[in-house]
Amino acid sequence: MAVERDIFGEVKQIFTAYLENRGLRKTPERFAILEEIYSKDGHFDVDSLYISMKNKNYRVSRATVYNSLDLLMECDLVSKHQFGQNLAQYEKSYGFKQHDHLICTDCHKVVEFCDPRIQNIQTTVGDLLKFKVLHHSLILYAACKDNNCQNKKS
Amino acid sequence: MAVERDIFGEVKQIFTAYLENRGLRKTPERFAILEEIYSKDGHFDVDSLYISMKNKNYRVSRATVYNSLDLLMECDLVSKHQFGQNLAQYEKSYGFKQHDHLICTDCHKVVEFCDPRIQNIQTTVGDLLKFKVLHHSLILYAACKDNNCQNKKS
DNA sequence: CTCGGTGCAAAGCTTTTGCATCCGC
DNA sequence: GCGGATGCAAAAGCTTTGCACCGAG
Repeated sequence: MAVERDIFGEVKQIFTAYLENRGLRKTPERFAILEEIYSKDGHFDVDSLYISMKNKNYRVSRATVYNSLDLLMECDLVSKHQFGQNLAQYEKSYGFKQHDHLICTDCHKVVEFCDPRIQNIQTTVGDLLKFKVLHHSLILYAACKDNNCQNKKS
Repeated sequence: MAVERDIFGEVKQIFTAYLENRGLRKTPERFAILEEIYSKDGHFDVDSLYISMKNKNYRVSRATVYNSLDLLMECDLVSKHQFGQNLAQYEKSYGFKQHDHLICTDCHKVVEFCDPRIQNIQTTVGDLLKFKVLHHSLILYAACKDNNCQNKKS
């Protein structure tokens, strides 16, 4: 039987190392936020994260949530998406398969997909333009072919 | 000698047809905004468009600018980008080569590039997920290899 | 003990909305 | 003349900032 991977343990270690390297403090709030994020599935926005911590009677402020998310993004434990609306969406990003997003133009549902060819594009374009590509964001905007969509127009 | 293409004439025709089909009014403001956009190069945000029209003593409101941009996006004459910051960037999109963007993580400069393979990805993923992909947004985040960047860290 | 980090609330900015007026059709 | 569109300003919504206090190192 395969050994169960302790994702949260690994993530905590990475974050700790990051904070130490940068000479930042290992505050309980920062780890509580990290834990909350890795206990969730799918995308979330700042306010839903803040609210869910408040609901657990954890004393945090939005400012700290924003601050911690910035740190977590810098060490690639969390990624941020701007899905067109003016509300940033976040997502845990360690230990999960790299993926991109397709958004339904009818109901705004977000579907994840993987396509390894994006890596090739990244490499080619980076070489061509003399840039070292660190990460990317690919969003496909698409309409349901079959009428699964509730918000389907006409 | 090749005939000079009248991009703005074509664009105006497309917009007119769109407004007529949808039963919308062909107001002078809408066409003035379209003209202003097609006289500009590169990316712009709502406020810079609004300000530049104000500077020409044109009487418009931000509300109308937002409204018109929505219409122009619907008929694919303008595209909208969310480059990570919380300020939407727009760009004229008719008669110009389809392209994507690379953003320098040091100085936030935006570089355009073309890669036809993105079309293949769009097609494959669309077929796989049973969606009709209408358009996409690909952003590469990258660091300058050579030190062209003024904001280069360390 | 220091000073980075936090909570709280206020301020900042972009975008949306309400309403009286205007004008395309 | 009707009803959609506009201008203006106020409101809304997300994010940042200022400041006093707290607590990690």
